[in-house]
Amino acid sequence: MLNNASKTYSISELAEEFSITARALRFYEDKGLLTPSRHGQTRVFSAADRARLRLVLRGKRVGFSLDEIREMLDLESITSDSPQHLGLWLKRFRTRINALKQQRRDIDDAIEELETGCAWMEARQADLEPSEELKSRARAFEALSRARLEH
Amino acid sequence: MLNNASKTYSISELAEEFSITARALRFYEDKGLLTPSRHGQTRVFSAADRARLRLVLRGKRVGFSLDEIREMLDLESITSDSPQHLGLWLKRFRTRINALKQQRRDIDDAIEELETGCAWMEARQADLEPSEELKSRARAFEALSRARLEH
DNA sequence: TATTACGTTTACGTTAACGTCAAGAAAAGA
DNA sequence: TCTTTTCTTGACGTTAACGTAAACGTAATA
Repeated sequence: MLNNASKTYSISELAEEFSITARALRFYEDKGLLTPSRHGQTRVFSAADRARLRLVLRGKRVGFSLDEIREMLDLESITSDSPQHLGLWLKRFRTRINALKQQRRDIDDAIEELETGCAWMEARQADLEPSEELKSRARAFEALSRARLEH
Repeated sequence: MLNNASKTYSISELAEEFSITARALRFYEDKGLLTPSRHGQTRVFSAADRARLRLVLRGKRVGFSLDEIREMLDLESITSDSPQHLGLWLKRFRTRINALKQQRRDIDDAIEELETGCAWMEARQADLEPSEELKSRARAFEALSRARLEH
């Protein structure tokens, strides 16, 4: 515990580091996601707060709502909960995992399609004049994407 | 073109098939994402409309807004556009791709964490009585997750 | 001392993506 | 023909995640 665990951060420091606004940080506190201590009236964020924030933002990126994120962060509540509650959480976790896996497949598909689009645009950009040959290539691309639409 | 390309769908058929509401479908039309033909006043969706809808929903799943999805679906407009506009779209595609790749990494991390959580809960569920040994395991888990919080 | 920077709370505004009536037309089955 | 179902077009309501503005306190700096 001799590391930088005792370092503290102001609201604007954290805001800049994570490219969010101070308003968002205050909002997260209102929602119970963060609980920074106070020096007088001013918020003081610890290293733990910063770590929680990192998890919050990652949760957001993968599509969790702030409410869901808060619930997941409160793993302590699971630790001391009833077996029924435990089973409920297990189900929710599994559901989440499946949704995430589906999302990953969708993302892979989307990336592929976007890269196809990029390649096509680059090829088109390489030529300066829109020749007839290009127009036929364009038509080919359209046919391709149309083909992909079916099925 | 002898396939089922001529099959048509009612609004509720499509709604049920994709587990969305008729309201959503009308909304997508308002937004210019779908353009079903009409039989009198009633909407008639073609196979192409259905295919576009599939793409819309996939776009949604990976985090695109409806506006973005509509722009991407209108690839025709790119086909006949200026080189500057082409470059703009190229940039936007690349930005999207990077965002998607980051999102993929986040999802992988999230899945891992959730699966760790599942494993822990299952292990805990296996025992009926919360023994002392379990409590120590719980503490170990907490320490572990705390450790992961740092850095 | 005056200004600038940074912080606070309170509260109303905004956008996206629909939900939810209301009120009526049209088609399908009994 | 009567009834039920499915469809239509408004139009207002809702939720999440902040944005934005007001009005003020405090602290460092010129």
